[in-house]
Amino acid sequence: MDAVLHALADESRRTVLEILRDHPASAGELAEALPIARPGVSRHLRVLREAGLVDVRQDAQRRIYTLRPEALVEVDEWLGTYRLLWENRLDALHAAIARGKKARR
Amino acid sequence: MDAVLHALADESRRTVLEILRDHPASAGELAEALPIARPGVSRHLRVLREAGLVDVRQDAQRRIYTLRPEALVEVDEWLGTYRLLWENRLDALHAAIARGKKARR
DNA sequence: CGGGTACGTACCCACAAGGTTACATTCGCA
DNA sequence: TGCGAATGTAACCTTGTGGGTACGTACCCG
Repeated sequence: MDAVLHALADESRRTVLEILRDHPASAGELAEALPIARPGVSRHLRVLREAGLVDVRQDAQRRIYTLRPEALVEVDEWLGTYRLLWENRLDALHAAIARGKKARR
Repeated sequence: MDAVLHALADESRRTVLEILRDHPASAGELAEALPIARPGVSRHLRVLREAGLVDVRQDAQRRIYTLRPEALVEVDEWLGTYRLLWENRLDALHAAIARGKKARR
């Protein structure tokens, strides 16, 4: 969880994920699509790999990266502990609106 | 979204949120509960405030901080774009298991 | 077995982040 | 009004992070 959130804090890394969400890609393709040079991308991928957000598969000289969205389940579950809170708050808001309408009749 | 994820990347700040999830608290209380000194906590709170994760209310000299889980909705929505992916994957897994059972009959 | 290709890593530099101490500010109260 | 309490901010230092360049290393192909 810590590693995942840390990995997501950087926008470039999130962009990598968004590319991989559409299709697997090699390190080189990712580097082309990003504003940073290849070595930087390699380091981003290393972080994502260690956070469990991507998988690598070797194809000759190329390394094909694929998304591994299971890791995001952790974040999803963590958010779950707050989801109840904001749902309650929205319910309260709806109730307040309903009371307001009623009062205006 | 960027600001929120960045704010969440630090563990101390997440701990602040976890305290506030249970009850509102003053800056001093939070500092006592954390391993860092008050000025550090103040800066953490500033980040959380600017990310929209907490609200402040002034009570005499004290500032009472309360959770504002609405901001986490952003993260929740962003995760939603990946939820479909991992649900499909889980479905595929379940299907594979079902096929396995069938084959073993 | 060379040569080109696709990556990753080591090294270096600049900057941002996080912590602490010292100081300024605001508020309640005698 | 003067004092203590609660908090935020400024200045400073240390460490971590992100980016680039240079280099090492597999791998295919002729």
